[in-house]
Amino acid sequence: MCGVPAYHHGNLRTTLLAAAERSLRQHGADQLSLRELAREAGVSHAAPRRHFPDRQALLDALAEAGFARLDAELRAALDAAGTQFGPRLHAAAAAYLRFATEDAALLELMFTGKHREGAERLVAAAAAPFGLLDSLIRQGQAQGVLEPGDSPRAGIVLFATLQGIATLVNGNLVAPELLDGITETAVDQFIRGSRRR
Amino acid sequence: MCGVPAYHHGNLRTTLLAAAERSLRQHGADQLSLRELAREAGVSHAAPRRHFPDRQALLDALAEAGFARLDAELRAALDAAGTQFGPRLHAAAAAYLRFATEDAALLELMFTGKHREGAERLVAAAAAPFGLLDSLIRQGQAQGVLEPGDSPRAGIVLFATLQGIATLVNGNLVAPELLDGITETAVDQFIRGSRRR
DNA sequence: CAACAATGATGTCAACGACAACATTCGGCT
DNA sequence: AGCCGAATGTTGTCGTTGACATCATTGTTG
Repeated sequence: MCGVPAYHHGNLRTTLLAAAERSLRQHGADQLSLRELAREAGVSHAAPRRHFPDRQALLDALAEAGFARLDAELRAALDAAGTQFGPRLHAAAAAYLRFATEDAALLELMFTGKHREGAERLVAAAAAPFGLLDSLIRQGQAQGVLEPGDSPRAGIVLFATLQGIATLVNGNLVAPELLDGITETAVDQFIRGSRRR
Repeated sequence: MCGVPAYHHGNLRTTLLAAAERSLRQHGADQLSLRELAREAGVSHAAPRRHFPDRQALLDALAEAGFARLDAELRAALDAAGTQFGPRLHAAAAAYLRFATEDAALLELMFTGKHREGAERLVAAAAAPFGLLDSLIRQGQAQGVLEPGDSPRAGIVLFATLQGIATLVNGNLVAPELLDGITETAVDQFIRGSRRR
C-alpha cells in the first residue's frame, strides 16, 4: 500500500467509468474526452484503450451502467410505495423523472440509440427497467384499475410521456418547478384514460 | 455567368445550411464537420466562419430552421384536416411524429437545449409551433370536447407524449411499424383523459 | 521459474475547431 | 468614374483529440 508508483493502476476501468459519469453529468457527452479522463486518473493517454477500445465503447458502458442504476432506483421506489397500484405507479414515475432530470446526458446516452456492440449487452440491461414497468401495468390490470387488454401499447404510451416530460424539462422548455405537477397530471390522465369502464 | 472561378460564392450561408441539414439527417450531429461542409461547398476550410462564428452557431441556425419547417408542416397538416377538433389533433400529432422520426437528429438539436445565442432567436422560432398546439387545445375546449381549465398543463403532457414516442422510435426501442398505432392511442387516451365530464 | 497474458507507456498521425493575417470583391459615396 | 471601407474568401498555424502501432512492466499459470 505504498502510495507511490504502481505501474498497474489496479482497477482503472472502474475509475474511468466513475470519472466519466461525473464528467457526463457536469459537461455532457460531447465534452467527454478520453484523454482528459486519463489525466484525471493519472495514467497515460492510451491506457483507457485497454478497457474501452474506442470512445463509443465507453459511452456504451456508461449507458449500460445507467440502466442498472435506473433499475435499482425504480425498484427502491416501488418497494417503498406499498402495494396499491396508484401509489406505486406515481412513485415509479417520480423516481424515473428524478433519474432522468438529474442525469440528463446519461439518459440521452441510454435512449438515443447511437449504440453499437450488437446491442447485446445494452438490450439486456434495458430489459430490466422495461420489465418493471410492464409488470406494474399488469398489476394495475389485475387490481381492476386498468382496462385489461392492450397492455403493451398503453404502457408504451405512458413511458413515452414520462420520457417526453424529461426531455422538455431537460431542454428548459418546461420550468423545473412544474415537473412534479406535470408528472402527477400525466399519471392521473393515464389512469383515467385507461380506466376500466 | 461563366461557371468558373468566382471568388465570392454568392450565397454560401444557404448552401452550407442545406448541406448541413442533409449531413445531419444522414450522419447525425456528432459527425457534422465544418471543414467537410466547406469541402462540399468548394470553399476553403475557414470560409464558413464568416457565416457561423463557431460550430455551435451552425447548430443553432439548423435548429432555428427546423422550427420554421416544423411550423410549416404542422400548419399544412392542420389546414388539410378540416374543422373538427378530433381529426385536427390527430393530424397534427401525425405530422409532428413524421417530422420527428424523419429528422431525428434535427429534432434532438431543436430540443436538447444545448443552445446559446441568448436563446433569443431560438425561443422565438420555437414559439410558433408551440402556439399552434396551444390554440388547438383551446379549440378543443371551445368545442366542448376537452375539459376547460388547465390547458397549459394538459397540453404540455400531450406534447411530451408525442415527443417521447419520437424518442422511443428513434432509439429503436419501439418498432417503426407501431408508430402510427401508438400515436393514435396516445391522442385518443389524451382526449379520453381530458374529456369534459 | 519461465513463458504468456494483461495492462500501461510512448510516439505518431490525421482530422478538427479556432484563430490570425492577408486577398479579393462588392457597394456606397463623392 | 473612382475611391474606400465592409463583406467575404484564402492561407497558414496551433492545440486538442481519437486512433493506432510499438514497446515496457507486471501478474499469473503451468
